[in-house]
Amino acid sequence: MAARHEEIAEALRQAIDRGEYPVGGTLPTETELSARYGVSRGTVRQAVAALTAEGRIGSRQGARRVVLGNRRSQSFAELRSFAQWAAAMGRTATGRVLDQHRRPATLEDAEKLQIKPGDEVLQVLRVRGLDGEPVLLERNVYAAWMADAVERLPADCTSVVQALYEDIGMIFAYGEHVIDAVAAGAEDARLLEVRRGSPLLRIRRVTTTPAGRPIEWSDDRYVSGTVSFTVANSIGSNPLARQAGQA
Amino acid sequence: MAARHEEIAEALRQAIDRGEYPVGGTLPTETELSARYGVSRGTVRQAVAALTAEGRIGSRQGARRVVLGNRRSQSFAELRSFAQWAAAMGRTATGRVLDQHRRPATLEDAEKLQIKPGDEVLQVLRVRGLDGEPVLLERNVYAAWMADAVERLPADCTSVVQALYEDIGMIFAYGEHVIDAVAAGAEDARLLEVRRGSPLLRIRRVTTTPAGRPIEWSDDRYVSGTVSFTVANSIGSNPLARQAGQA
DNA sequence: CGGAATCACTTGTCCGAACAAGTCGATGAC
DNA sequence: GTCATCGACTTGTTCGGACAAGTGATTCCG
Repeated sequence: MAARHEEIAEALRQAIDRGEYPVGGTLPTETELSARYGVSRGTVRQAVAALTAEGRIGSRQGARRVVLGNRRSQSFAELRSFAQWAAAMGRTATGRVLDQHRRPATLEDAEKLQIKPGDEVLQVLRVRGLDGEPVLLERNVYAAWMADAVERLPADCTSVVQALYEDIGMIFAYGEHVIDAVAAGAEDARLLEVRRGSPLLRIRRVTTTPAGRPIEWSDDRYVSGTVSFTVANSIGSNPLARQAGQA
Repeated sequence: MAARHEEIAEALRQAIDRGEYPVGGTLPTETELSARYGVSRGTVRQAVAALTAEGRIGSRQGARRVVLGNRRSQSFAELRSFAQWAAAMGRTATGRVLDQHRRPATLEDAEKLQIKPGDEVLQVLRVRGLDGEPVLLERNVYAAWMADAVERLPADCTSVVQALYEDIGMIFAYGEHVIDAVAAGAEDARLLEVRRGSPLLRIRRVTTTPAGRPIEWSDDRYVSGTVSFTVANSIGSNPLARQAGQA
């Protein structure tokens, strides 16, 4: 049962996407939306705040809101599931576990998962393809308390996040991503069928529960030219930060 | 004169950064913050909403908010100014215009700047260094109505955005970024002093005015290993989207 | 001991009011 | 034509209230 402000935000997204409010044009005023949806002005403001935060509309005091773009936004769940994302585009995704084993945590594991070095972790290596071509190598490191549930997953599991939710009620709630470019090493090159030294887009991520407990960290490597990522920012909200080095 | 909710958000960021609310710990309740700052609960909610949106805290109905991280966030302005960003880290930034000329808009320019192919644009090529090493190649394409002001800038201008604001009151308000990895071509390799085919992190961006009018588009290329970008996301808010191809 | 129930507390949603700060279009003067 | 002024309108901020939905700790019972 979605909140009213979420329903209104979704209705406005769809209206923008089908061109009812074209890019460069304006949205109805808060007063009009308030009357149209039968809600208070505050509820309208909550709905349009979500669209503002995702970069879809622009808002200035005193001026009507403008439509900045009509790109399709992605839910957290869709970003997390390669197969779901591919399916939404009408593309065919494949995924295969190449290796899975428990090992002692490195210093890096320990820092990212807030455990002690040497504690047990579960490492999983997957290769994912799009329309038959390998595009993504995923290395996941799960905290030990998650290991049993992950090991129960089938090797060709479509959505790890969804499966874990259904199996043990685990919610992946927050992610922190570090994005950079690296050169393909020997293993990467072999598994992704590219030349040694080819550019790969690397996304390292730590994921936590709703209470902030780290579940896993991962190192995803995409073949250059196959996948890109988009982020919108603004004076009012900048979700993107630059860091020196490889962080 | 900042709004109260912005002041409170900033006070809370600083409190988190100095460890008053450690990572993994909880924040005071809304009622406590309301009393402490002498504001209504609604104003407190606005302040913590900003921290939630930037991934600094996590929030669940019925449970106290938790601190997820204490990374230093960046303002839009700081992200836009390489020199300002470097200075904030105590690093030395250099910047040099290598080339600047007007030319007819390509199809790509036309699409990104919402002009006609063949209209005049201003292209600027800059190389930027960090502590003496070249790390970033910036190619900017400005719409013609911006060209005069840009040409007036000194070649070693520290912050183009700031200078344009001071000169003509131009506000860069919204950005849309596409992030991928590419191989260094001959020109990139020469200017960045890396090998041909080296991985570069590419950030292409379109920037618009508060009213949504495109000002410029750019193609920034960072040497691998020198700079990375971070993004936080959550179930409630996902600013990151994956796209097939190079978008 | 484990599981269920209960309760105090906490955050999420929605309402409505009042005022501040800004935009934009029309108008008038030069 | 340009520029300044004005007024209607629009979004931003803040307040306070009420209720819903959920958490977490404690207690009770088998």
